[in-house]
Amino acid sequence: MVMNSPHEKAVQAIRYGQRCAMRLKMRLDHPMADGGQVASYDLAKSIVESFSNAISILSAKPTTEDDQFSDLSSRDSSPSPQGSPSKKRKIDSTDSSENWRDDSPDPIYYDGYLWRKYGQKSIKKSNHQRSYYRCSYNKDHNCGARKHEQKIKDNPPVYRTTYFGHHTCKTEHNLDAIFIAGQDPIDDLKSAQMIRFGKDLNQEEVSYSKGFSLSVKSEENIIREQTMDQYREISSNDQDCQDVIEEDLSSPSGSYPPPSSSGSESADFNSDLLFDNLDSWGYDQFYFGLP
DNA sequence: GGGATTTGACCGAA
DNA sequence: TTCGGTCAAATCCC
Repeated sequence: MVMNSPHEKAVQAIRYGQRCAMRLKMRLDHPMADGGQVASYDLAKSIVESFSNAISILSAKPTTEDDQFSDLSSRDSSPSPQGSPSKKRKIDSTDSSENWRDDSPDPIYYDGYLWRKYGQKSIKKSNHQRSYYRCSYNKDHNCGARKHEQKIKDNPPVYRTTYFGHHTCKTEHNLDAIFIAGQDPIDDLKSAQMIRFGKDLNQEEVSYSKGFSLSVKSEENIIREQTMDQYREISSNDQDCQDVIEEDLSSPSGSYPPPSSSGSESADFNSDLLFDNLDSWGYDQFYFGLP
């Protein structure tokens, strides 16, 4: 399957920027974690360039895909009624309630929402099990969002996450506002929690804020561990932001070596490798609509 | 102890 | 009858 549409490249650029941003955050949190091999300024530069690339790609050729992606809630079915759980099969490959799916080389640990796993099944036509998740605020906020995650390819590993329903929980709005503002979601949530405590002592609000903060903290730890793992991998494999930065500085033409030097996921850190060799990866990112 | 995950059972659609 | 989505008790983990 070919994966070279402008939208897909833009997504890859944004993800690359996100990883560099996480690394920069790690640098700020733990200045000695990576031995100071990459200057913070260069990391910030890579982040800016990644997002600029994404903006350029999307601005050059706007597509209806973006509308489909951004308007998640408009295409879904109604969430399952709270308090009337049904075990009937609701979803299959032709069900129009499927919002969108994302194929990724990694399981998606953090996508802006908090999920609780509620089941796992072996799928007849697949060698791998499928995991079922629902929004952590399914009960508290009558949120009908769900997702499935399943490994669909071994080599290279590809995980398919399929989303259903849409988030009606407050968490979504909180996170959206925070991310749009471009601020640290964790720090900001702490602030939001304090404001909420001082502003309104409604019991539900208090318990919700506390639980959300703790859950997000857990997510942050996951990301932190992932990033630390990436540091270790980066240190041994030579494919990371450092490569991009060094190549960028030494090669005005911006040409990079072929991906054959690394078959690992650390190639994610080289944006031009991403753009030039997305097809060879065979990752099908962001299907919109159904086959 | 409380929340999250695992896993076998149940159920309904195909 | 098979398959897969969900439930809920058991278990794990912090």
